Amino acid sequence: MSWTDERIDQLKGMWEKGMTASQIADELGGVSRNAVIGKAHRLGLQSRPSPVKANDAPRKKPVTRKPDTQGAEPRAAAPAPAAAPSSPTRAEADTPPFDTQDESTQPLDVSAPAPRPQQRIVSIGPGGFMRQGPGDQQAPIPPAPPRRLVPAKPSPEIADKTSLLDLTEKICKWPMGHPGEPDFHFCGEKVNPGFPYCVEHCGRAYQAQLPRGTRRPPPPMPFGGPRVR
DNA sequence: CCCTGATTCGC
DNA sequence: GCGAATCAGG
Repeated sequence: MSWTDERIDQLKGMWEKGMTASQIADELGGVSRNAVIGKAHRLGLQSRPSPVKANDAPRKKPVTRKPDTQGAEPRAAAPAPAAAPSSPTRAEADTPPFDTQDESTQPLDVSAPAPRPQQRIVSIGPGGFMRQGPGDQQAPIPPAPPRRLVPAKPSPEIADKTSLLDLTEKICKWPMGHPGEPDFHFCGEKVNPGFPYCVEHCGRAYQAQLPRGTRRPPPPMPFGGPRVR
């Protein structure tokens, strides 16, 4: 399988939706998990919460790969000049998608949030409510960061539709639309007893449920793919 | 063990 | 550019 534009598009979409590389590979079919990861990196889609990334240790381990077929090692031994052992080598692994401030201001000082001595925080908005008793002497939590708050938008458009909070064991959880879109909601029908979906969507969900590794040509799954609606 | 993503490097 | 092999954390 080759990476057609469409497949790349699907990969991007799924990757950004948080699907794991295995799921994506399985969904696309014809590619391995490694292929997905490799492609994602080549595409520049980088670093989502990864299990192994927190460490800063220089991983200089000449792994012996391809033990066979190569009589001599053609690679010239790279004289890795161990430059700065203690300095933070790489840029921070996964910087949140917030605006990066000018790095020239402070080299590295995240420890001090500079709390106002006199200011007393009594509460923060609905998103991060916090209290402080009369005897409290210090603000244990830094003031509400100037984060860009995403307003919870209960769009009237979905007022009568089934939202995430409306889901129970009895109603169909089949997603309608795409997450993040204003009209994203769930089916909401009465479920097929014993299944998370209604009868109709059970048909969609389980029809092409073939054993792992089996190619699935183009099943009308609710995620990924071009947005045809 | 399973899973995950990251990285390397022969092709 | 691709992806198997490998690494490494959970």
